[in-house]
Amino acid sequence: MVAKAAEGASSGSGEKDIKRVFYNDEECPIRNVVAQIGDKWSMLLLFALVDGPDRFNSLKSRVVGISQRMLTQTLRDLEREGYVNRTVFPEVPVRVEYELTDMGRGLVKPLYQLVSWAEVHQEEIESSRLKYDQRS
Amino acid sequence: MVAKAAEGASSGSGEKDIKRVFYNDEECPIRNVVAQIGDKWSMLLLFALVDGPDRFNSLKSRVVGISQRMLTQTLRDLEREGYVNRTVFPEVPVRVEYELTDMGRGLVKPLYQLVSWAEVHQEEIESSRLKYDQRS
DNA sequence: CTGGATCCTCGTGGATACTG
DNA sequence: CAGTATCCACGAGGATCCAG
Repeated sequence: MVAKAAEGASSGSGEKDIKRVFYNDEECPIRNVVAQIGDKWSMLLLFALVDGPDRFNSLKSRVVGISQRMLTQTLRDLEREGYVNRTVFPEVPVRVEYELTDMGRGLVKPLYQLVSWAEVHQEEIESSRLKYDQRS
Repeated sequence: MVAKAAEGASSGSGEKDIKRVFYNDEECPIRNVVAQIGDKWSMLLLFALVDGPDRFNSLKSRVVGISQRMLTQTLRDLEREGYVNRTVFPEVPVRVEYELTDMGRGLVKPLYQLVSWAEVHQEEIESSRLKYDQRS
């Protein structure tokens, strides 16, 4: 179940017009999903780590445009949620590797479905945008 | 293919260490996905419209917390991308209905997979957060 | 090399008032 | 009813410097 159900607000009270209501609290799984992977960098880092464990500066190079600050912060968040493991190798200089957890790999699967869908429909979306902008 | 591929930056030059690079441009489908449905309201509105066509104020009631401004703006965006149709009925007072397009319904499917996954793993995530916060 | 701390900018988005 | 217009607060996030 995605959200609590409620009858349509109108007077009809028909059984067919059931429309869900999406509440403001943290129990709404959709809001949780958006909060977790809707930010600018989380999805990119998850996909980057699909290719195998990687280090801080390598990730910084591969995810073009991310700043040190946001890389640190996003990796910490992903680690906190349980999607990423952080391992420190006490060498000199110190080496730190990040890798997907099993749960992280599980999350990537539906994400990949989403991205694949988007790739397939990219042209269709582009043409829809053009049509919308033309009739301004 | 999700992103252009490149060899690992290190000296290894082994064939197995191929890691993708995620560029900054608009051609990166992951960044496109985040830009389209990563904002605070798009996913909620798409799921709300799964239950059938709905009107402006009804959507405003069902998506708890959204402001007029963001409802208008997000619906416009979704219409521009081609996920939502907007129909004006010239009655008095005027009635406007929003409904998913075929493409919108197509997008909801992978989104639903994602939300379902999140629902299943919600407890696991919560416990991971607790563990992380304890060892501060 | 891997960050932590600080400052500052800029866009998101909420509140409110007004219109067709 | 379904928006548009305006103002403004807040936080995401970039730049920079510093530390282990």
